[in-house]
Amino acid sequence: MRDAERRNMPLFPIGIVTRLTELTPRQIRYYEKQGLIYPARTKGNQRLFSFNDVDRLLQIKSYLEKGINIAGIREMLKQSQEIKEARKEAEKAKRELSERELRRMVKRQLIYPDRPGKIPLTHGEFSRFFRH
DNA sequence: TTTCTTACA
DNA sequence: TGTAAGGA
Repeated sequence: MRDAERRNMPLFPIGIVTRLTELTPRQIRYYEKQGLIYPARTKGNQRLFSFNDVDRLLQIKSYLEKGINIAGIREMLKQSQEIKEARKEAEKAKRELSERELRRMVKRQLIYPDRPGKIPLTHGEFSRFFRH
């Protein structure tokens, strides 16, 4: 199991979260209503919070203590989310680039194999198998 | 027992 | 934001 999955597992009922964050259930429910968090629900409609939810609540709490209002916090969380996604995109682009580089390397290797006795393919022959 | 929603002296 | 009511 990956770390990201582990951190997003719905695990804690609100009572545990109140002790973890020292926020009241009232506050936690209010922040949810304000769109700051979105905990999962059980079949019985009870909230279940993940590690990420708890971290987010702690983040919200610290912002509140610094005098930032709900609207401001919503913006900050939204922006940090956007930054997160932008980073993800950048990583993806980077991986795709190395995929291309890898393909080029494989091409060269196939066209000019070091293996003795192997007859090199011409670029034209090779290209018929690797076009993109 | 715990949590849920709604509503307000 | 606290708290009461009434149900799950």
